[in-house]
Amino acid sequence: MSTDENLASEHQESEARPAEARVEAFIGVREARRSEVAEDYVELIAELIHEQGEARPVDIAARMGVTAPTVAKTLGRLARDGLITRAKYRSVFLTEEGRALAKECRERHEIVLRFLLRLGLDPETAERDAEGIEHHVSQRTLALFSDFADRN
Amino acid sequence: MSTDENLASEHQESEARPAEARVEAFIGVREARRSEVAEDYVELIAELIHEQGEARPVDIAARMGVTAPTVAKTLGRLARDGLITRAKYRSVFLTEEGRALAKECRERHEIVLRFLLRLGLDPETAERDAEGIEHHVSQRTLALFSDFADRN
DNA sequence: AATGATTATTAGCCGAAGCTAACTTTTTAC
DNA sequence: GTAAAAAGTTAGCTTCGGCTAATAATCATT
Repeated sequence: MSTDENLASEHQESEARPAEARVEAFIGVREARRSEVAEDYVELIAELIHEQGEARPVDIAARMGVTAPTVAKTLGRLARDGLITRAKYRSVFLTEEGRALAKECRERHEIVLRFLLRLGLDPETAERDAEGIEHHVSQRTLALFSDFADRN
Repeated sequence: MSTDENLASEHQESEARPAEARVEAFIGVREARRSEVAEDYVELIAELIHEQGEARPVDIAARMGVTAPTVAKTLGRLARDGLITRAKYRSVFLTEEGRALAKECRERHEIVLRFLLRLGLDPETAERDAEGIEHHVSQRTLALFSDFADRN
């Protein structure tokens, strides 16, 4: 069998040269995926502290829809990564870094959500889609979303 | 410490009642995540077959930006799940089901990409963001994206 | 047809994120 | 202040999706 380039020139269909760009995209998406869970937790912890004065594992578990041991393990990773602090059998606190990340995530979430609503989506679907999309929008896209949502 | 409801009523800020909706969103996102890799592979396999006449693991690896053993393992899962067929040391074929999924993914990808471009994003960023976003848009959102992209 | 290069597979490692079961600690209620 | 309930932790299992190193098969070139 011939090489990639040979075959490409044999067939050379539409394609500007998306192949290499695509690789970068895949790699970027995999990177984004690695931080998704941490971002969701940190954002939720900030919310809980704001709403209820503290972030307890049991509430995190309920809101995330996972079991308590899963939360415990994830909190261990967040602590290791310097995003939270905690003492045994006590609730969780955000570090400076954690707070900064939470703020960033909250803002991003808000923008995506407002954008989807502005586009005409119903609130439930908008919430669900925003949760998935927010981790995959670049700064540029976010800026465009923001402009669109704000325009009347 | 008091219960969730007690604390909520003590603080009861903005909030219509997004807490339960949020849980559903998180669960939905986790479900979507489980099929992301499979969808990317199937879509790419279809592309390779179209462009080059066959889908070889080495080309899949190059396009995905992963190593050959990673591809091998993933192809094993795809075969187990009935999306592809393959013979040892040969290239990969899509099953009926795999072809259907690939078509669906390609269409979704196209719509998201066209939407982002229509919004004014540069092609590289659009490609990268589309790759991440496409797995997290509901049918409703997709319909809105499509309408928006088509409007002049 | 033999050999060297390319490609594919296998084995075995790792970390993330989920789970259940069992146990400890803390909180609540009496 | 003690007993029951709730919350938190630990241990141990699973799957997924990466990786490297080593091996096996195929292909291409002479």
